Amino acid sequence: MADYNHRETEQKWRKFWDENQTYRTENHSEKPKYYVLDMFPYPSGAGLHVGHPLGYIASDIVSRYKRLMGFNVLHPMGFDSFGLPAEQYAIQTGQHPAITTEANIATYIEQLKQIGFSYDWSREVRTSDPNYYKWTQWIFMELFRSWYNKDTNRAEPIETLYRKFATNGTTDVNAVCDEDVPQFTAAEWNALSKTESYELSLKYRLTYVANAVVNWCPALGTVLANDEVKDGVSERGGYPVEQKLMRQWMMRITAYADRLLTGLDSIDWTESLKEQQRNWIGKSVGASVKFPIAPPNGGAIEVFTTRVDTIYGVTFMVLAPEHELVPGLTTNEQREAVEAYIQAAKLRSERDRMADVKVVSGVFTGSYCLNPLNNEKVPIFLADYVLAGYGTGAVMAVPSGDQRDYGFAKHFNLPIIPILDAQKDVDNQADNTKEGQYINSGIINGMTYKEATATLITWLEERGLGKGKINFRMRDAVFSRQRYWGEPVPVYFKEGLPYLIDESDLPLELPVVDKYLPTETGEPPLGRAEDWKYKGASDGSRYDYELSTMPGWAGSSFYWYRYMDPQNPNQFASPEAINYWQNVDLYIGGTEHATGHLLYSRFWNKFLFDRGYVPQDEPFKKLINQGMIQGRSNFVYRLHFNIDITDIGNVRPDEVLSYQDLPLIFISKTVKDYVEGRYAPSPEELNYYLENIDSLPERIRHLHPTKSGLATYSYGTPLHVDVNIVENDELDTEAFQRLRPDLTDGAEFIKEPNGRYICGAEVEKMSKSKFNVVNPNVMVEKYGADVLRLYEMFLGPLEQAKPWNTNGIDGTFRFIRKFWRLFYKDNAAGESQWIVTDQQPTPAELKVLHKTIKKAQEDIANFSFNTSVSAFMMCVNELITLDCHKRAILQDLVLLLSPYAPHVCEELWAALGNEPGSVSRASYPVFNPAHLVEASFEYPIQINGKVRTTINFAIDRAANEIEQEVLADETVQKWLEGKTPKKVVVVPKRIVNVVT
RNA sequence: GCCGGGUUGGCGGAACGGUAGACGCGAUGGUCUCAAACACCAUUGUCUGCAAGGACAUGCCGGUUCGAGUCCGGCACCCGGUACCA
Repeated sequence: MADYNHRETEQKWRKFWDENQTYRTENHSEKPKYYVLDMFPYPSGAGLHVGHPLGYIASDIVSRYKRLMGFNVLHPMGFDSFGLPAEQYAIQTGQHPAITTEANIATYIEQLKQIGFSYDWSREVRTSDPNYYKWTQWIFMELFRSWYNKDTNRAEPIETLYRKFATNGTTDVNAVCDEDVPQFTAAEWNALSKTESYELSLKYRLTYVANAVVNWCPALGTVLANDEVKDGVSERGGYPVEQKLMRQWMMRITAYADRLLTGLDSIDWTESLKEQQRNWIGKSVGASVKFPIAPPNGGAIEVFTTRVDTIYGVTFMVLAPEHELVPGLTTNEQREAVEAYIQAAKLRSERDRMADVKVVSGVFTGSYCLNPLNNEKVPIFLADYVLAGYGTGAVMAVPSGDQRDYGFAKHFNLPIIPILDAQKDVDNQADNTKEGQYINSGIINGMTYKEATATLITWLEERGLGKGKINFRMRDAVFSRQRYWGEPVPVYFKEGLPYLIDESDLPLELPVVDKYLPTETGEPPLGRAEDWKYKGASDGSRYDYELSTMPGWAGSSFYWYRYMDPQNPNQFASPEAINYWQNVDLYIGGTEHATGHLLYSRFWNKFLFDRGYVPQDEPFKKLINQGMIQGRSNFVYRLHFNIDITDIGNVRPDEVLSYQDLPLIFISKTVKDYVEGRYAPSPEELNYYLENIDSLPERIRHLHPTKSGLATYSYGTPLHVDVNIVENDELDTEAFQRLRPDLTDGAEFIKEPNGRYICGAEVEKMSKSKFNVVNPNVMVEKYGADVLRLYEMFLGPLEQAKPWNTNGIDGTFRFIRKFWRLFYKDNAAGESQWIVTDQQPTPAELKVLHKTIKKAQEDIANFSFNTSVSAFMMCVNELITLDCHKRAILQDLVLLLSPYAPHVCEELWAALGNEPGSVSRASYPVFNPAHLVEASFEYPIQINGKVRTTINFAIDRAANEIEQEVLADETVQKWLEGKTPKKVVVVPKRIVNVVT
C-alpha cells in the first residue's frame, strides 16, 4: 500500500530530532540572528487543547522558514509555572504545588513534542524553579536599589541619589517619588543617622512599601493588580473584589508612564493593542488649579482639569467622599447628612457603583471655596462619581460643558453658565465644544480655545494658583500577593524597616508549610513556615522575612532574556548572550495580556535598559496576536413532552407520567426542527417522520397531541455530547451508548431518513464542561502532526478568532497524501514505488513552482499562512495535472512545505537522496521571476465596462499599438455598432476598456 | 459614550482599483466495489434560457473612476477593548 504512513514516519523523525539535537541553537554564529518567541503557557491540569498550538505553529513556521533563509534562530519554550490553580489544588488536596506543576509540565512537554515544534528544549525555563526565580528576586532587588531621575529620564542606582542629597540636599533632585517627601539641605541630610537616611530613601526607590487602597479578593485571600480585576470581580475565578487599605509592596511603574507611551510608536504591534496600552496608561494633559477655601476655613482645594478654559463656568466643586479635607469642610448643620452619605458610599460595592451610573447622588458640605479667577463663591459637594484615586480626588464642576456636571447641577438646582458662544442648547444639555469665543469669562472673553488655555495657565502660574499638569490613569503596580505559590520577596524587616537580604543568599527558596491557607491570625501562608527568618544580617540577629510573595507577572517580565543563557548561575544572562540576541524579533501570543504581561515586561525591560543590563529599550519588536480558537459544541436532542396538568381533567396528578418514566428518545437535528415546526420536510421525509413517531412506544403514543390532547411534544432538550464521537456532525451512536450508559440505557435514536444521527452545533468557549475540547494529540494520532499544523493554519487568518471545526481537516489530510503520491505510486503488485525522475522540468512546471515560491514567501512576510496552504494545495493539484514527478521541481517543493509539514518533508528530503534530517539546514528556494514571464497575454476587451472578447498581444507591446489593433478588430467593431469610441484605456497585462 | 476591528455562496474563507467567490469543506451526480471505506471524475452564488447566452450579486445609501468588495462621505448591524478618568 503506497499511502503515506504518518504514524510511523512522524514518530521516526521526532525521535531523530530529539536524539540528534537538531534544533539546538548556539549563542554565536556567522549568520544573522532571529529570535522568535511564544508566550510561554501556564501548565494547567487540563493539558493543551487544539487552540493552544495555533500561535506555536505559526511561530514554528516562521522559525523554520528563517532557518532556511540563513538565520541563526532562537526559538525556545518554557513554563510560567507559578500560579493560582496549582495552589488552589494544593489547598484542597494538601499536595505540594510543585508536584502538580511538575506533572502538568510533563504532560505539556509530551503534548508539544507530538506536534513537531523546532524548539531548542535545552533552553527550557520554569518560573517556579529556584534557579530561575533567583533572577526574578535579583531584579526585584535591583529595582529596590534604584530611583528614577526625571532630569536624566532614567532609573539610576540609589547611590547617585545619596550623592545628590549629600552635596545639595533635595534642591536639585528631580525624582519620581512618594508625595510626602520632605525638603532638606545637604547639612540636614548629612546629620541624619544611617537608619534615618535609609528610611528617607525608601520614598524614592522603584519598589517600595506603602499603605495603599488595593483590590482585595476575600475568596482568593489575596490582593490583585488592576489588570487582574475585570468588571469588579477577579479575572481568575470571578470572585467579588473589594477596596481595602493595606500595607503592600509597590512598583513605581508610573515613573515609566511617559516612556511606555512614547515607546509604542517605535514598535510593530497591532494598532488595537497599542491603543489598549495607551488607554490603560491614560495620559491626560491639563492643569491643576487651587481653589482657596472661603472663610471661616482656610487652605485650598486642588483640582485637576483638562479644560482649564472652562473655569469661569464653574458653579460648584465636587470632592470624593474619601477626600481628606471633607471632615474639616463639613458644617455642623450638614454633618449628619454628610456622614450618612459617606457611610452609604462606603457600603456600595464597586459593582453597584458601576451599575447605577445614571443615578445622581451627592451631598452639600455646607462650605464654599472661591474661584481663583473671579472670587465667586463656589459651594462644595461630595459625590461618589468623583474617584479618590484619580487626579486630586476633587473636580471643578462646569455644568455647561460636562454632561455629568450638568446632571448634578440640574438635580441640585445649581446655576449653569454658558462660557462659549458656540455652545448650543445649554439649557437642556451640556456642550463640550472647544469652538467659538469665550463669553462670561473675565480675562479670556473673546478668545479662542488655544489662546484661553495658554493665557489662564500663565495667569495661574504667576500667582502660584495652578500650573500645567499631566495626569496618568495608570497607578503604581501592587507587587504583593498573600499566597504561597509565588516567588518569595527577598526582604526582611528590622525595626519595621524593610532590608534586602544579601545577594549571596539568593535564591530565597519557598519554605515548607503544613497547609497552603492563610494562618489563623490572617497572615499569608508563608506565616505557617517554621523559622521563616533571615539569619544573614550583619548584626547576627534573626529577622522576619516578608510573608507575601510576588505576583504572577513577576516571573514572566524578563523570561525572554533567561532563554538566551538559561543555565547561567552568575547572571540572568551573560552580556555576550544578550548582546548577541538583543531582543525578540517576533513575539506571538494572545491579546489578553495587553495591559498585564505586555506592559509589565516593557516596564522591566526599560528598567534593565536604564541600568545598562540590556541593549534595547523595547523587548518585543514585532508582536502578532493569534485569535482565540473557540469550541464548536455538539448537541443531541432528548425528545421531551410537556404535560399540562390543568388539561388532564379527572386524571389524578399521581397518574401523570413523570419525566423519568418517559423513555429516552434522542431525535436527530432535522427531526427536531420538524417537531419544532421550523423545518418543512419533503413528502418522503414527512412519511418517514410520521412513521417513526407513530412507532413510538404505546405509552408515549397516547400522549401524542393529535391523539390525546393531553401532552405536547416540546423541542428536544439539547444536551452537550462529546465532540470527539461526532464526525461531520454525525453522531457515533454506539460510542455514545458506550460512553454515557447513564444517559442512553434503553434509549432510542430517531435518525434522519438516510440513517444518520445528526447533531446540532453551536460555537462556545472551549471547555471541559461543554464536552467540546479537542485534544491536539487525538488529531495527531488520527491525521498526523503535519496535517494538524496545516489545518490549523488553513482555518483562517491567524489573528482572527474562529471556531474549531474538525470537519475540514480531511482536505489537508488528502493534500498530504496527494503530495506523497507525487513521489510514490503503487505498482500492479500493490507495492509502493519511487517515481521521481531526473528529467528537465518544462516551463509550465517551472511556472507552477515559482508561482508557489513567490506566494509562500509573500505570505510568510504577511503572516498570511492560510493562503499559503491554499497555494500549496493548488501547486500540488497542478503538478498532478501536469503529471510532473521531476526531482528539480519536487526538491524545491519539499523545502517550501517543510516549515509547515516538517515530518513528511524530512522523510521525502531523505528519500530524494539528501542527508537524513538535514531539511532544516538547507536553503530556501530562490524565486526566479523569469519563469513567470509570459510571451503573450490574453487581453480581455471591455466595451463600456463589459468583457466582450479577448485578443492576444505580446507582453511587451506598447499601449498605443494595442489600442490601434483593438479598434481595428472585427469583433470589437461589431460591438461598437458604428459608434466612435471616446476613450480607450489599456491597463498593461490586464484589460482593455473601450468607452463610447 | 469612546477606541479598535469587521459585514463577500450552504460553511471556513480568497481577491496590487482590473474577468468577485481562489483554496478547502459540505452537497449532488458518476466511476471503482458484492457492499462500504478510500480514491478518482464532473457539477455547485442567485435568477432566466433547450442552448449560445443574458440579468442580478461583496450589509444599506450616495460619490470618485473607463472600471469599486477594494478609494471617499453618510448609515445600519456584529465582535473585541474600555469607561462616572474630571
